[in-house]
Amino acid sequence: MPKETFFNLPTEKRERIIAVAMQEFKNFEFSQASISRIVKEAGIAKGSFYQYFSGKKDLFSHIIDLAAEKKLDYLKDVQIGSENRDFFELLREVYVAGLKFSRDYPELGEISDNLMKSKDEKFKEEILGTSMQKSDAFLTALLQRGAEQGELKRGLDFGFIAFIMTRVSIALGEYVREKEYSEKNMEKLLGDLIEMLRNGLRA
Amino acid sequence: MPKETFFNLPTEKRERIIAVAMQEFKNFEFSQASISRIVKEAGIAKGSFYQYFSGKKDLFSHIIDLAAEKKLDYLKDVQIGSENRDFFELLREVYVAGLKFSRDYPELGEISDNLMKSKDEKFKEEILGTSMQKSDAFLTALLQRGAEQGELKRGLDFGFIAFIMTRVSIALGEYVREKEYSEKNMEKLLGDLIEMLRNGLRA
Amino acid sequence: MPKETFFNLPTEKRERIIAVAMQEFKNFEFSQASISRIVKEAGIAKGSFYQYFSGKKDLFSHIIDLAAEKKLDYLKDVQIGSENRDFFELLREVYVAGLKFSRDYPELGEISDNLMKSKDEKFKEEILGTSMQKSDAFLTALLQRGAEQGELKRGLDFGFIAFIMTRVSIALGEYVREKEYSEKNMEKLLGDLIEMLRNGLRA
Amino acid sequence: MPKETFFNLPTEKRERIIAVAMQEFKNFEFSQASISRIVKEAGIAKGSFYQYFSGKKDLFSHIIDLAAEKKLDYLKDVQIGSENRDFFELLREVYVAGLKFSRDYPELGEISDNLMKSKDEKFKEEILGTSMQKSDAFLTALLQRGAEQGELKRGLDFGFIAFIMTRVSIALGEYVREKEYSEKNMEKLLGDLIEMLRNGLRA
DNA sequence: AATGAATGAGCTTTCATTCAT
DNA sequence: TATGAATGAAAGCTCATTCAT
Repeated sequence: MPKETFFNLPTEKRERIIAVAMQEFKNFEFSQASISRIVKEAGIAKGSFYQYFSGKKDLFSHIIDLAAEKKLDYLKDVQIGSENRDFFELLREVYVAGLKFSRDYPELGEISDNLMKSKDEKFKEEILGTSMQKSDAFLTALLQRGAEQGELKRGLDFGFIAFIMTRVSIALGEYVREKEYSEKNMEKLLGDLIEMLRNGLRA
Repeated sequence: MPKETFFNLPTEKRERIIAVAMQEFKNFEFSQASISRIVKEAGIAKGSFYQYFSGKKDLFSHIIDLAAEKKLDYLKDVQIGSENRDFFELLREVYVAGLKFSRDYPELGEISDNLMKSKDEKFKEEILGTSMQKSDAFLTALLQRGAEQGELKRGLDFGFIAFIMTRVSIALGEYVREKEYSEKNMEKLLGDLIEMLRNGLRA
Repeated sequence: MPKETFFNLPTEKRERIIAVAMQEFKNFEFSQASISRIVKEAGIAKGSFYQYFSGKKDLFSHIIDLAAEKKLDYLKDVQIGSENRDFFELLREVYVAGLKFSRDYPELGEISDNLMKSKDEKFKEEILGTSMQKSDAFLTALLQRGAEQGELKRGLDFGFIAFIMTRVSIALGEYVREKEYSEKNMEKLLGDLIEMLRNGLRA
Repeated sequence: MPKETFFNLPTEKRERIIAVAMQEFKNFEFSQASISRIVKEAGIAKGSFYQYFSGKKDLFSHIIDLAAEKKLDYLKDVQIGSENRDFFELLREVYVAGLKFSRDYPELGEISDNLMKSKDEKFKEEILGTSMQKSDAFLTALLQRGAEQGELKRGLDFGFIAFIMTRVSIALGEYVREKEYSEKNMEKLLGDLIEMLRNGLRA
């Protein structure tokens, strides 16, 4: 967590720092990201940086938190609770939320995707804390409900399906960022994907 | 390419060095992997290392070559050429090959998967050379053939499907490494996956 | 060029570093001169050195710049422009300037002389830039003027004479540094030399 | 001194090694000259090199000895002893000897000149042994005789004149190597130089 | 005598973090 | 709070020399 001093900063400065840091973490993986470059680019003193954050990890962690927060905003729109929702329709909305997030915050999207793909599990858990498990749990619960409502084939390994779905979701974001897909094409893509999953997984 | 001296080494020593290096590259990304640690662990002098390899990149590159070589061994078993092969059966064999490789050489699997996921495109291409394009081309050709034989739904975005399939293949390997799946469960898993794809993508 | 940080240093520290570096470059040629030794001797951290200079070459280059600057100070006293100057008298003054520089800054003298004698032409030009050509051009121009004013024998190979004169000038500096000549002896020496050149070269 | 094994080598091999080493020491100063490069170029094993020589210094020293030997051959032709020789004529012959040596053995010439100009006096003396003093003594003796025969101006600092003459001799060799002077131009050059010295130094 | 692998001290350089003002 | 200089462990790499066969 950033120190109190960081939050006392004028908004403009605080946001400038975050914007620069986001660029850096988008372009380089954690170990290659350079504090020197960040402070230089942001126009602040090195010492100041350490007044705001306890270190590189702290800054990175904060940015991941921001990403999670933003993403959650989009996911909130997905009305899971409402009854009688078709499972695949729900899944579609979850993917749409992810895609919109990726479109509106491409840097945050890329950064958090990269973290997801990181090999250093210890580091990952250190940064993500419990939110990774939460995300997994969310998907599994979704699948569980789908199964209970008889929408999903029996005998599927939900853990594995959830694992794959997460990867596919990440891949979606990457593909969109890479290809700079139009809104319309995106919908077509998603339609095909959901259709494939529906045909593949339904009871 | 390692220098001749490396290949002249007694097998035991050569393999020890590779084993240690594999561990290192499994645990750390390229930039964080340490030659000092490797030579210490392998019990050789630093100078010796540089008699064998021209540098860190050379060693890494060699390990990736080993991985490609081993993986190719498994892929050779896949009989693509034979006529009348069902597309999804073929895909299944390709995934099986990947899974076997991942099971038999988990370190190599992890290392090459991680390289695939690296964001440093220049580095990636430097190490992988053309084999990345080859792999993409292979999948696209497979899909193309499937389409021509009328096995695949019309109107699919092959680029995207190939993209997803690669990711899924990598995810498969990861899942297997993580869970230390039994042979039997693996087959079940794969069966479900292929079934899903078949139902989702067939004409 | 040293970084700004170097020039912001307290004078004492800055001069200590330069003094130590001068000793090092006096005693060892560039490739053998050791940054490790310099920072140890100067009592600064290795990292600090790289805050001040971009590398070994930068430091060396700066010292050569200092030498050039100091030497120029002495050469400024030589009134070349004024009319009716006897060529040999002018040459004498140029040599005197060199000698005074050598006496007052023996280390700088030795370092720059050694650079002049280096066989690595690429390196030399990298460090000296155009000032080497300038120096040659200066001498040739001097000779040219001498010839036009009818002070020099006809048919001399000016290129060769200039070549020799440069060497003699360097030799003078070396001799003086080696022998720690008194002011008086120096004048006598120089008088003889100029006399020799005058008798040898005049029309 | 090379070890006995070196002198037991077949002539062809011995000479090949020396030729390669000469090239290396011509192109690089001692510290930059590389044993690895030499053995590779000469086609011998590294271990073999150390059977022939005790180290890099030993090889270099041997080459300098060869140079001294060759140069002495040329100097032997100079008939110092004979009575009534004009001092400057004698000097001319000494220079001619040097020039011929430079022309016939340009590598050896360059190598020994570079050593002469080296800054590391300790190293120089270690390599040259007493021959440097001998050379100085030779010149001083020459001047002495010239003075006694009344050919030289009184009151000259012989040490200094000898110092300069050595430098001029070296410069001559360099100039010739650089410009690839024709035999004829060389004579003209030398004529001018001697004339200059004669006019400058005679009684 | 010939070989070439093995050695390790030493090099320059980097960079997150700490310190002093 | 803001600053930017100071730090030093650690990195990749080189190369003359030694060693074992």
